[in-house]
Amino acid sequence: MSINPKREVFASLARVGTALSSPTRMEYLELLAQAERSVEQLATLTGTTVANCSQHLQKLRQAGLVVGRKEGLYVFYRLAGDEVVAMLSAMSRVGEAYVAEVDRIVRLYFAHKDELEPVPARELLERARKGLVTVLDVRPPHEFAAGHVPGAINIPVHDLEKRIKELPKRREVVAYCRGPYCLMSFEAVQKLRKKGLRARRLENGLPEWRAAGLPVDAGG
Amino acid sequence: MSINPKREVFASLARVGTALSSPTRMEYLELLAQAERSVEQLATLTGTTVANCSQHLQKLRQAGLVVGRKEGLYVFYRLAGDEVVAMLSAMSRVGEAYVAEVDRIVRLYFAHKDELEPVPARELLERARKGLVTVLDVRPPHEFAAGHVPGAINIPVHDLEKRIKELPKRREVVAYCRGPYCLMSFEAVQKLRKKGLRARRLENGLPEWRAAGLPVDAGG
DNA sequence: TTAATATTCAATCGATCACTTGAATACTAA
DNA sequence: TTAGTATTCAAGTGATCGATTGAATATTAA
Repeated sequence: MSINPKREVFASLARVGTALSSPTRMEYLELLAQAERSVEQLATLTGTTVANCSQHLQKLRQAGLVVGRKEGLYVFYRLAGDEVVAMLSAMSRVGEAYVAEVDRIVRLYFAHKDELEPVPARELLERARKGLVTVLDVRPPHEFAAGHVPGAINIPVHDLEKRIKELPKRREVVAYCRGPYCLMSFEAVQKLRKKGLRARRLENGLPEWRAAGLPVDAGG
Repeated sequence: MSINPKREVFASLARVGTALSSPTRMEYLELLAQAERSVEQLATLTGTTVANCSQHLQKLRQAGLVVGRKEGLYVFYRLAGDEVVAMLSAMSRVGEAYVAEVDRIVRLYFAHKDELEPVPARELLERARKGLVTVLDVRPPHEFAAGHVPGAINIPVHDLEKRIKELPKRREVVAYCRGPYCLMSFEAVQKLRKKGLRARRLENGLPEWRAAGLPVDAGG
């Protein structure tokens, strides 16, 4: 059949690469890493047409990165597994290390990344178990319900000001969101500090937390 | 300047994805992970024309995955860093887990992967330090010289039969090559066993060994 | 300076890609 | 069955990609 199995494997892996070669699809993957979504939901969230979204999803499916589940009229897509999150993280590390453009944007818009003293995942787990911090999930409720850090409180970042009383005043707050390129936890920390609370960011979002094998609760 | 930094980052990461969307470039990356190479060397090793090879290399360079070093008439390219190897490993894990085609090929041609009882890297490091195994690098001498497992013996797989006497008879041999999709160490183990030696494979190649932070010797 | 060599550039062609548009399919509820 | 909705399919367009070819550039040696 084949003379060179290595090249066959590379051909298949190149299809995975092709799936990762579109900014739109990267955004889909970030969203699907939070929770499963129907085609229309994804299209609405990203501002694309349904037909175009469907086509992108099929490319991702053919590459093995997402799987679909049909339920009645709807088809719900989700990431194939945590390995996909790990792969995206590895791509991010390459980008931040070697792509000048990525470094530039991160320095410009995520400058607070270091200033805000991000909390490593395992450190947060320990301190949360000891009751030393309040864990705050600032994503939309649907994504919170699909999986969140055990014990976390869900207040979407846009509701934060009016619902800030729900947070204990003295304990430090650690906020997290969708991932390293999601601005919601940055905004949240700024708002919390402005109100006089001690607040920091989790170093990454929930998908990376889950991919690291840390505990995740669902529902709520 | 920009309204959505996330999309800008994804746009840059998509360029990395584009660089990974060609089987030819995947092969270049595997070779450059072993040792730096000139354009012509790479072209010869992969059977492409020099002009085509040069164009591919520039795509890889624009994506930040490789860097070039000019020396006289030659330009030597190499991987930008170990993060690139980690990223390729993450892609391989996704492929093996979720792409049926990859799984099929691996089962078909690398079926011995489990039968040959691959040795984990850290286990090899320990056993080599205790002098319990002979470490055998079956790659071409140029790649061996650019970096190898400390204490390894270099016998290219094609010379193995006639140089087999160079190996201690009683000690188990652990062979390694370029990486998980390189057949050389599989061949080597088969040849060694046919000659009555105890032989196994290292689970991965030298690039993964180096990326894991394990010690590497050069020269020789 | 001249000749030789390694690499890159530029122009070209066929194939694929992203996106749009409009129709077809699959499923649900009345 | 019929109407309504979510998704997919199919065709078309402009853009990009991979590879080829031939010329241009940069460096070295005579």
